[in-house]
Amino acid sequence: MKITMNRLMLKHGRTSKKSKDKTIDLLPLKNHTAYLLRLTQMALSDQLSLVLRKLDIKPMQYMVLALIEANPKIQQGSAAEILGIQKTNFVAMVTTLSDLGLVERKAVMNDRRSFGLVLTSDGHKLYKQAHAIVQAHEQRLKDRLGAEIYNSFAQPLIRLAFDDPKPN
Amino acid sequence: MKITMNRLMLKHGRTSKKSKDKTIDLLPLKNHTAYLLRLTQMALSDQLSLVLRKLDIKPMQYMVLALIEANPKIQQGSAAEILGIQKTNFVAMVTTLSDLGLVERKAVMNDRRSFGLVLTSDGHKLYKQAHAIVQAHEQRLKDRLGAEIYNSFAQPLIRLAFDDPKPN
DNA sequence: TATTGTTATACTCTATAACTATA
DNA sequence: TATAGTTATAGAGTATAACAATA
Repeated sequence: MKITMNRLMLKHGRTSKKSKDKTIDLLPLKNHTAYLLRLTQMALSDQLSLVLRKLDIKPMQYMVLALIEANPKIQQGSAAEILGIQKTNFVAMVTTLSDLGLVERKAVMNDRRSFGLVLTSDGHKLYKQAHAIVQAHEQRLKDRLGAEIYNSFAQPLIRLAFDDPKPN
Repeated sequence: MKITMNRLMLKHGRTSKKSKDKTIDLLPLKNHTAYLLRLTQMALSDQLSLVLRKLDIKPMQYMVLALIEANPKIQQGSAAEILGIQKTNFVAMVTTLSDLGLVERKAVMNDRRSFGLVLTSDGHKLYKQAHAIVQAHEQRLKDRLGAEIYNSFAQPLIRLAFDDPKPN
């Protein structure tokens, strides 16, 4: 996104009885996790795009490299699933990374339909550089929030992302 | 998204020395806030879409209604900015809601370029219904996470969404 | 000159159906 | 029959430039 939230007067708390300013009441939105997640995700992904642009890769491409690095020969479909991309849309992504010489589709034993994804040596090199950048970015987040809050922050995200919700 | 994370064997912790299972190591991704935010946002927005489908509105449309409800006569551009949508893409959105008879563009004093957005009576009615649904959904999140975690969860999101990051 | 809303347009991301080759 | 990967395609969502009306 390319939106600057700077010039707006935002009212982050309850309306004070006396205030007659023309600030904007965000409370009804801030009570909605979906809204907060949206804005936060947009902000962080923009920041990541920015720092990764030095290496000419996008945040999502970095995620692919990171996943393959930790799981050599991972199946393409599994990788897509974990990254929250449909396998059908993941094909082009892998092909691009393959064309860039970063990822390789390796044949695998006992199943000639599928293959395992691995990093090339260039892929490893680029991943290391990218990882350093992303880690530094992550550290800045930690500094902004404070270690304690930062640490307690990941837990609910993981729960919400991976645990199935109870049906209504 | 339409991705089921069910059949995958995911390894959420550190690799145990002995384990030779074929589960997938998520650690490198789970250490990245951007990845967690992505998956969480996708999951919650899917759930919201589902419950709001009864009323034939999308999560983003609900957000628009909620913002206008709390800020009658809000400027179109400000609303777009707060919602994380560019003003140019917000035009069609407001027009749709206007065509549905939920939102109205009201002329405003002293500036004939802009106008204020308000809810129609139908808009108010629909908002109330939607709000009840969304609140119930929010309550389910709270139940899943526990009140304490839920409450401490919003704070860092707000910081990350609204505070400007320090430049690198 | 700057700002508000707008149009047109291109680009990226995501969703759906149908195919192939293997199992 | 079912699964892994693929293709083609349509539909959202997002980004950029340029414009008219007004400040």
